[in-house]
Amino acid sequence: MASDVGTILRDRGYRLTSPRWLVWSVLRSAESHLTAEEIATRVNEADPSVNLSSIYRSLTLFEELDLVRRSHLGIDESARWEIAHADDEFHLVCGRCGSVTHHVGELVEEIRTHLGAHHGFTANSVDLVVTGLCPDCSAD
Amino acid sequence: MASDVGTILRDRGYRLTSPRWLVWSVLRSAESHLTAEEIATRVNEADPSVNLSSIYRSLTLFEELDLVRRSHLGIDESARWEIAHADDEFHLVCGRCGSVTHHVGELVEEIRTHLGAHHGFTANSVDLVVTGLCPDCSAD
DNA sequence: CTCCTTGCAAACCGTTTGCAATCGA
DNA sequence: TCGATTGCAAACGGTTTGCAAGGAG
Repeated sequence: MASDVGTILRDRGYRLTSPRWLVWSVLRSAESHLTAEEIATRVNEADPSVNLSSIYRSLTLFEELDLVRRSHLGIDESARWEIAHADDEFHLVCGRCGSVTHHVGELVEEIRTHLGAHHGFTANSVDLVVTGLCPDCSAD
Repeated sequence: MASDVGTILRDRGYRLTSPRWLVWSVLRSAESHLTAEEIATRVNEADPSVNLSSIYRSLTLFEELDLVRRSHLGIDESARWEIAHADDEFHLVCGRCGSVTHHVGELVEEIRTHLGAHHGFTANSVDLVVTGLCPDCSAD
């Protein structure tokens, strides 16, 4: 696994603090995309003194360092966070059971190519959120 | 042009009111996606007495009736609205000049097909927002 | 004449910020 | 030590809501 957060932070002139470490480990062990509120709940199980605003500040910093990624999945209005993946990815949101899966793969690459070829557009970030029916839910 | 809003509204048991009509005509003549605030500004040029909350209520109603579509283009946090297009569409946001273009075409269809074939996912809404460089800005 | 719809003002809620105290390097 | 970082509480900004007055059908 890429070098640890502590090293990354210090290399860039930031400090590894308890709130930052806790936010990071919650994200590392998260099974899916979490809202700031959900992250706060889990962080506070380990240390109730960590404030929500520090969670936000940690997330913002991690986002700037490209360590985490923020997405708006349209489930509700609040942002959701996850460890940044080296590859592009996209999200499939099931409108029935609410499951959210993310995938990496050729699709985003195909989109990129298509945009360049057909629209002369140089894609930087490709944000693809699809709602529909997951395999389980469409099986009836 | 599909039947007029008045008819659509009345057919579904709603009334055509001045705020609704004004919001509708602003969207009809909009050159791009507008925020609620921008819509309010234009509506208020025609009738300063229309309240922002009525704009929101009109937009929400129109969205339920599938007359308009809401998107979060990531430019800022506020939602942007546009007349619903029968076809799927996607958005290209230029990270440099800030231009936003929307396109319909094969791309979304390809995505749909890909998701069905590779992920067993039945796509309902495909929300694709791409940021990058538009042809003009990437030409140097 | 109904009761749907509006304007108004206040509530909401996720997120950000100013500030003094704290703590990592 | 000393400035980066935190907790706290208040501000913020887009959006929603309760309510009495107003207007469409």
